[in-house]
Amino acid sequence: MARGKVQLKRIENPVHRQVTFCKRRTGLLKKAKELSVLCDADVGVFIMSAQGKLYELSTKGTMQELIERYMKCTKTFQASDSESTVEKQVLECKDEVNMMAQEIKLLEKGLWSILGGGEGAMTLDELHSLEKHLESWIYQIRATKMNIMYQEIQILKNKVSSISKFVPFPYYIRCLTNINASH
Amino acid sequence: MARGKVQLKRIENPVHRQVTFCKRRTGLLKKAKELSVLCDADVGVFIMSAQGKLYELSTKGTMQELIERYMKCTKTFQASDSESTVEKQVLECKDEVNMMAQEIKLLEKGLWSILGGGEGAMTLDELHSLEKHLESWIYQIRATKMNIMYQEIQILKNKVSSISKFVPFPYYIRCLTNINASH
DNA sequence: AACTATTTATAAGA
DNA sequence: TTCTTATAAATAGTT
Repeated sequence: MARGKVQLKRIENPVHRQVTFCKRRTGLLKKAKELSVLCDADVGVFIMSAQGKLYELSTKGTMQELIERYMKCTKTFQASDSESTVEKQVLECKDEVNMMAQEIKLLEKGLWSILGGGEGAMTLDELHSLEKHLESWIYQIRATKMNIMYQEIQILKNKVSSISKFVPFPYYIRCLTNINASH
Repeated sequence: MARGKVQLKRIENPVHRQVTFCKRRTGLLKKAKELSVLCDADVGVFIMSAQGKLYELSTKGTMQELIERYMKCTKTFQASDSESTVEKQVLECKDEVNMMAQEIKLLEKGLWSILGGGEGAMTLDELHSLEKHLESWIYQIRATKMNIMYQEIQILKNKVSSISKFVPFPYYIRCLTNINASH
């Protein structure tokens, strides 16, 4: 706009381009601020350079707040999109949680009926009986766990003893002995 | 900027202000586009008039996409906010779903092992989890029992106090007294 | 970063 | 809003 018209296309010379970027960026932000003040408008500008650097101006509050206001202005077709993207996802998730909670209750009920209780409302006696069943089940589970652990310990012991055949008893002592012998 | 300097302050004459708004708004958007093209930058501009009308320009894609890119650029303190708002919620929800799914599997397996008599092919970890589940179930059952018993005690106490109106204080003593007296 | 010849933007008027 | 036009501002090319 001075000493020569300018083609409206990317400036190929990188130095030239960078200089112009700096000048016009400043100019744009200045113009934005002027528009805001003179005409009582709120203006947000952000400029991302090809190098990924960010320059911004928000004439009222933070850019975040201004963007939120912008969002509200465009919510007509934005809200539906936003909801389908995230809030809907959360709702679906919560539905799933509820369904699974019901399934768990159902399974508990099924277990209970197997364990000897009746169905429907639980009386004190029924609850007591259920408690005893669960206690005995836990007892069995603990016994089973013990068994498994015992077996695993045996297996590990066997491994250890089979290894010790290749690295016989006083291994570290022999090392020490050899060192002593070499001196 | 022509035919007279302009003070950098709100134009009080509404007509004048509106005209200037229109002109400068156009100019700002034009400048933004030029900067974008000449310097290979991405620019977003939005202008909200005092009347709430919105004017915008995004030089690449939609304004939404550009704002998202802007958010990523400023994610240093923005990402945490965004995540805690929504994505985190979704993740937490999905975690919950996964945990419940595991619990369901566990209960199904436990049920199966009961029906089949033995513990089947449950691993040590599975048995441990099942045990914990049953323990918490027992805990709930005990709480329920406590509640019921407390209520029953209250009812009994009420009955006792209402009976004591008709059978005043030292009833058994009077009985004893009578017996003693008869002898 | 400064300078300045020009172009561009735009204030005021119609 | 739009056009015109005088003038202020912005800025391309140069130093």
